[in-house]
Amino acid sequence: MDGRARVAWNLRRIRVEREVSQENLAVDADVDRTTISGIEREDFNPSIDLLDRLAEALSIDISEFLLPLPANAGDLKPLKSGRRPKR
Amino acid sequence: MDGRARVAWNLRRIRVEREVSQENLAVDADVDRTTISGIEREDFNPSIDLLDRLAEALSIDISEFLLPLPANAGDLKPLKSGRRPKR
DNA sequence: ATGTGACTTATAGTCCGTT
DNA sequence: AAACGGACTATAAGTCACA
Repeated sequence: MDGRARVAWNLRRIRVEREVSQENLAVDADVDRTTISGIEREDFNPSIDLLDRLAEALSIDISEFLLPLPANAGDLKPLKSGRRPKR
Repeated sequence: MDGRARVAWNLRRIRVEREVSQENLAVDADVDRTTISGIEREDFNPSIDLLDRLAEALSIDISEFLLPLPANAGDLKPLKSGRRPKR
């Protein structure tokens, strides 16, 4: 069971849907941009308080971060402008 | 949005439903007992990895910890030995 | 069985960068 | 725009004690 992967994927999914950059989200949520990057790359192990701030900045419920990953999550992961993961 | 309160309440609710002590849960999840106590009292700000371990020990999905609090959560909060206040 | 305090250690999270 | 590194500082989390 990997909550960290769920948070990483859902955060990136929602953030990209809203077309907001890591930097802008960082400002809105009052966190450092490297923290957002780290969470999305599953490098960081975020706290509940931090997820709260991100949820508020994105106007979502905090539970959205824990939605289960779809089976094809790996394909969608690094989704910014057109660039796909090499596979 | 208080994710910390949600986690606190849901953890205590589920743990008491299962009739498992903080101590036993601490052993099962390989965390310190005072950490569980702190989370349930909203004193600690737990990380996702920690919630993962607790969820696994309780055989629940991690998202259970973020279920919204019912309106009467305050009434149920300090439940001792499984007994609910009568209201 | 739980709450809480003091104290230590590990790491989350920040701030500065470069690629 | 985002990945990633180094060097910090704040705090999550562990250990031990006692009410």
